[in-house]
Amino acid sequence: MQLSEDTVNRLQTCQLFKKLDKKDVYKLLEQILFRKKSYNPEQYIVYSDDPCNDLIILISGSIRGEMNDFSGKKIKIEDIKSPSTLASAFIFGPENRFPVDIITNEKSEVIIIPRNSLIRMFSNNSQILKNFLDSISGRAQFLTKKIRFLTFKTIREKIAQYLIQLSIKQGSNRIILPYTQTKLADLFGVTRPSLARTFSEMEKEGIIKSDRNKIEIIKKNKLVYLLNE
Amino acid sequence: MQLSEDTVNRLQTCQLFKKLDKKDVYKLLEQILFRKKSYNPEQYIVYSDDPCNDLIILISGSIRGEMNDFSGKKIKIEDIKSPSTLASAFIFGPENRFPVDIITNEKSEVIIIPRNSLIRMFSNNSQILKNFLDSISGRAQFLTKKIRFLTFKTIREKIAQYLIQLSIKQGSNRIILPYTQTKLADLFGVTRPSLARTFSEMEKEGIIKSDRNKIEIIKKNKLVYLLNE
DNA sequence: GTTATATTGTAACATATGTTACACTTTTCT
DNA sequence: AGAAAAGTGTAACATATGTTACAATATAAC
Repeated sequence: MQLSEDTVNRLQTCQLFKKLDKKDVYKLLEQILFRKKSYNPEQYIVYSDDPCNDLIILISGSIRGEMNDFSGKKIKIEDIKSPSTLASAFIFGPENRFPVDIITNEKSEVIIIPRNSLIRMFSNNSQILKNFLDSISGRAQFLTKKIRFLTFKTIREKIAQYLIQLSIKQGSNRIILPYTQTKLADLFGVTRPSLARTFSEMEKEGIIKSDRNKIEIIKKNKLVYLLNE
Repeated sequence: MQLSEDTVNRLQTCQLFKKLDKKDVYKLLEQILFRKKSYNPEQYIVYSDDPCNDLIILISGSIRGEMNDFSGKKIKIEDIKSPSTLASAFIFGPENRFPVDIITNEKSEVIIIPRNSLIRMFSNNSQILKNFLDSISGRAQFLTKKIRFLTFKTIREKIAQYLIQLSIKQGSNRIILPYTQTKLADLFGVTRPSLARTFSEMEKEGIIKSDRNKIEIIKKNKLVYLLNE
């Protein structure tokens, strides 16, 4: 496939090509086969358990990873914006399957690099191998955090950890929740009324003050305490 | 450190050195620095969140990975026997931390290879790079399975999946549970009395027949149904 | 074989979450 | 601006699990 300036620019911003200059990116890409694909919003890029033989690089738009739990309810694993590599940790091995459904949130474009081409790239440039290994460890850390989150027993714990995380990220005790309650409930794997109830209880106990998607943390030490009891 | 015949034999049985003959293993190991360490039973090899800069290869004995949930209860993630590599997916990246406590079940020995030595090995032999990438994808699949298991809402679902898995593994509907109820409860992240109660209920409903660690699956279709409702 | 320890079975009660329903408020669309 | 759709708040009731306790049984140690 024909290499466009635009594609190379986009790929170069991707962590996989970090520390490589444009000439090197060009050279690497000329030596391999890859495809480009476009998607409309709410389209499935891959289905959970499909064979995973290619590296998928999201070069524009955004996607979300979702897992169906066994009662059929969707659990959103994460939203990912471009530029990003998808499912990088899953490509190798004899039992390589996509771990989640990947669905576009908006119009999106991906570059698909077959496994063998990827291996050839590693042989030709050790920086890209290092970048790839870095990204895999990042994903492993993410999966572990997800596991740790899922070990929370109560909705209260989940909210506590989430609010603390958001306050660090937003640099304030006044937080704007980035999702509707319904979406947040999906993320937490709980029901929306139960989530609302727990927020309400925490407000009654003076831990937070809440008004729809605006939350103020009043007793931060109590939130931290909830994480360690 | 001095290379012993025994060490090389042991390492060679490890998946990381698969398809390499002994001469190649010798050559690779001669070019890097590594350490050997011994542990008694119930010793901590590493603690969760410690920096993870080395590849640890278990060459004898067995270990378990454990995660503390936020009520202080231990969740056992898995038992691992030798020969195995530990935490291979976590070594790279800027935020590389061990994801779990690693504790010996019995007398054990490990080989520790620093990250830089590992990278040198990858440059010198592409088969070992391929083996390493295979093992990382295997670990990612494992972590995803763990996440999927943790999305089970009820003890009943967890038992159903576990029994089906065991019956496949043991090739029979008459199963011997490999753990005590207490250990199994730790693995499932639930309390022992609740686990026992659910087993008892499933027996009362005629789904299984149980006598301590001996379980017979009576209505397998009902078990499968529990996984899909 | 006997004793000590660990494991299992079970019950009563407490707690957290799910389910269903509906009213109210906010946002989106025309 | 008005209507429709989406999001939020809350209540009553049902369900699953946790907690605590203790008796019975099995296993390990001497």
